[in-house]
Amino acid sequence: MPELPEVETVAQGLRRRALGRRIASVEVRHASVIGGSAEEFATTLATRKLANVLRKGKAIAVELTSENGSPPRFLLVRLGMTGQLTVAPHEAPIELHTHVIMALDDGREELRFRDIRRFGRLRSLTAQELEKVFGALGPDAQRVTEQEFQAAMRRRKGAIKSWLMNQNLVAGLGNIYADEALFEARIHPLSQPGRVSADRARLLFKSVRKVLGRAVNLGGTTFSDYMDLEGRPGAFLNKLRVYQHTGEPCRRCGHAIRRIVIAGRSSHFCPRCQPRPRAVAKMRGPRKTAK
DNA sequence: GCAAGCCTGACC
DNA sequence: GGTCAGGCTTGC
Repeated sequence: MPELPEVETVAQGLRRRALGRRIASVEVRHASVIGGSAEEFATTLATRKLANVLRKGKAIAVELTSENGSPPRFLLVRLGMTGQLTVAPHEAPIELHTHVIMALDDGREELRFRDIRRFGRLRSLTAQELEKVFGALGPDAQRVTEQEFQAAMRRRKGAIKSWLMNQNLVAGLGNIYADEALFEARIHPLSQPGRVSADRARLLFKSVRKVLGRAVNLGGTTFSDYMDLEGRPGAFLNKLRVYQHTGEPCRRCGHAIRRIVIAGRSSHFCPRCQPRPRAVAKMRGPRKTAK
């Protein structure tokens, strides 16, 4: 499940393996993964050079320059849940669910986009369009300042777990790292952001940084599908403390990890280390979403 | 039947 | 405007 650390790892792979290379041709095998027209996607990207790799939250934008002096375009990559970007030799067998193939340079290597569940998207954007997409996202979770972070929490109601996952406020966290950061900061996932003390908010800010930084260093988390550009899994899986550890003893206190559903997403936490705030206790427990 | 990111749309 | 449910998609 690509969140910031997995997406950053892919971005680093792109910088290492694809920067400076030219897209010789673009083949769209399954048009539904292209936001907009597949023909336009292919024609606007072909013959351009990969000049720069940007990332904000879970979105990657590759700046593509043209030799004829026309304005740059941006390849926006959203991996969704199961999206994979790989550089492969032309003769490597094309795996099932490979939706887009971009031949690089002389065509001996290709940049391939594969996505089993097709929640991911590739788009070809102008600079203005990219600005709009990036502008809608909150500050990147690795670059957000403590002041911005705390300001974004102010007066917010609802569960802090949902707040952490809202990309318009702080961009980059998904279900895994939201649970891990809340555990690290000892905050109950149903706490209201606006009611968390300044000290605790500061701790959460630091925990987000800490968890993401460690995960980036280990190349992210791989459950099943996530792979980096070279096809390697991430190594953060066995560093997870609460995510998908329901019923197992907490690594800090030994109490069994609990799982509840918040806004349709499973949330894992230690009931002892992350005590329920009083305001939430009045609500008679987590709202169970009928499934 | 369930997981997930992201978008749309309904509700207050 | 904020908050949340629903739907997309496929493999287990």
